[in-house]
Amino acid sequence: MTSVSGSGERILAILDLFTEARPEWTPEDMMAELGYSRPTLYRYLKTLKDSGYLASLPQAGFTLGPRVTELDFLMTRADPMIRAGQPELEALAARFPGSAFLVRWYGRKLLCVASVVSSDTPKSSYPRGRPMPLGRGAASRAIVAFLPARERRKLVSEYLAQFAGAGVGTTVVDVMDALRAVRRNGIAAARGEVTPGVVAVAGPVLAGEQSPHGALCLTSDAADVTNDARLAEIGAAVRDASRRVSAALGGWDETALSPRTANDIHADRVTAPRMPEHGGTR
Amino acid sequence: MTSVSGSGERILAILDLFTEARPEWTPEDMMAELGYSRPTLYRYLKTLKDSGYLASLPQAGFTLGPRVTELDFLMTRADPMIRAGQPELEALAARFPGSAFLVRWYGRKLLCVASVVSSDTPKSSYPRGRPMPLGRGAASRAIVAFLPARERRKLVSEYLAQFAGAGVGTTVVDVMDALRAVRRNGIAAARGEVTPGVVAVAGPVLAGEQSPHGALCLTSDAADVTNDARLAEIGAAVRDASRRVSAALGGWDETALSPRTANDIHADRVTAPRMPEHGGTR
DNA sequence: AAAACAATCTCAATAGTTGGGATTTTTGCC
DNA sequence: GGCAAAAATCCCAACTATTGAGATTGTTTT
Repeated sequence: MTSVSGSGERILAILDLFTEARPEWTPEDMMAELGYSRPTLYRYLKTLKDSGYLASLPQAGFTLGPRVTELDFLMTRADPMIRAGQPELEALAARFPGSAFLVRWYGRKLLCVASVVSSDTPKSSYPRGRPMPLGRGAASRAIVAFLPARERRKLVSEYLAQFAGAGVGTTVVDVMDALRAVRRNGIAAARGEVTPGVVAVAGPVLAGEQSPHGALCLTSDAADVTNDARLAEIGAAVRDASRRVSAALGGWDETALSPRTANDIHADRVTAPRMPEHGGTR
Repeated sequence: MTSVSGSGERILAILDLFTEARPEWTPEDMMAELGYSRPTLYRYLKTLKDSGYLASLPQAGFTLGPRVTELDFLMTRADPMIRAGQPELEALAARFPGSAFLVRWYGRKLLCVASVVSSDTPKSSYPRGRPMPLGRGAASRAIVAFLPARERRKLVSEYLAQFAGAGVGTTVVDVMDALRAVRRNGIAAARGEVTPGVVAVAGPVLAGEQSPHGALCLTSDAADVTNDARLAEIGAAVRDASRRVSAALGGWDETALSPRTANDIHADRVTAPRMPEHGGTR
């Protein structure tokens, strides 16, 4: 868990320096920040520059280089989740005005990796590539709800403030209850948690791994979702889509979930309008 | 030149395995291809997976992971060339229907890093992130023409077939002459070299380094460029834009170019319609 | 339940990495 | 154009971190 293949990690650590807030670094600052010796740092920088991960402007320090763009292109075309999800996004966006997107879960980050916008005035504001906040919004809950119990609990207590801020509950127990409901429903819904005036519905994307692979999310203008029936309609569509994507990734077969959970998911519908057909909400 | 910080390079070599043709790799195949021992490979893979550069699907091997998308996002927002060039692209695309894009030059690759499309039926087909072929097209020539003489010559002989295929000439001398003209004009033009029915004009982006940083390129439907005057108009616009981008990057000051070259660039116009004002095309 | 396969662990040998300081190259300045 | 300052690279001995064979654990498959 701590560190393996230290040298490689020390090189990758250089890439971690670059953030939205600080996208440019001088060797001097890197040395100060990372504590590498001068020759070592320059060796690393040469490696990264020669392969295009970094680029240096004459007297402006280093920035990320074009190789990351190339890799992103490859990733986008090859990623099974995007391949399976893109058509679903398009179908959803065509049916419900707003924006549909795929979120990837990795290392405690949520990242939008694909999106389709069908509204001319999209209110949602997370572009592809920017990490989303953990704890707020339907996508967060759709993912966290399906984490292994141990990790879920840890995350909830760690990010309790964020969950609370989203109005999910004020205590760990509250939030865990809410997440259980998400697990039961197969989707999470949120009203204006990330962006005011936006209703979001998200379902998990499972791939047969311990943790969910990500989520599929649909955001609509709140003005378009006036009654519960409409929300239920959206919810059903999102849940079905997220299930199909999961199935394509080899997740969501009964064995991947505990039997009880698997049943529950199939059993219920969106939170608000509970449909009686399968025998109540438990 | 050969290898520095071997361990880091061995890790990065893993990322190099992933291509459009082969976007999925199993550990077994990686071992065969790279010759790493089992524990070593798995150590590397763990490092790359933990940091999100790779992702593994249950029984489908590894693919590139979401971290590259995140880095690409950062790169796109921070890259000085894109920052300086984006407005130029938009202005060009608004003025001339077609598509305007920025190409980055790195490690013998041409990569589209930003593009603006203004035609509803764009004929050009290079999306952001996919490498472009070296030797064909206006962008290639705009860049190669401004390489240091030594490297330019080497490249031309190495890629002679490509240049010849583009109709630039059949011998190294021919091509070098053509490139000299590009240097003189400050732009390169091509008719249907990469995509049939498309006229492309490109200018170099210089940043005060040895090699050009990239190129700015505008492609139009050939039907829209019927006479030489129109081509000259486009050429002038592209040249001006590429100069402004270069200037923003600290390139294109007189000292960065040999005096003669610098003069020539300012002196002439597009190849086809030679303007007599400065004394012929020579 | 057993077999086949995949991933991880242990640990000693040693190959590869590191950093102080000198050196070269580049940049800024007059 | 030449000089001083800064930036990048080189050199090489010390030593630590990396490596890989083989054993072990964990995970599917039959």
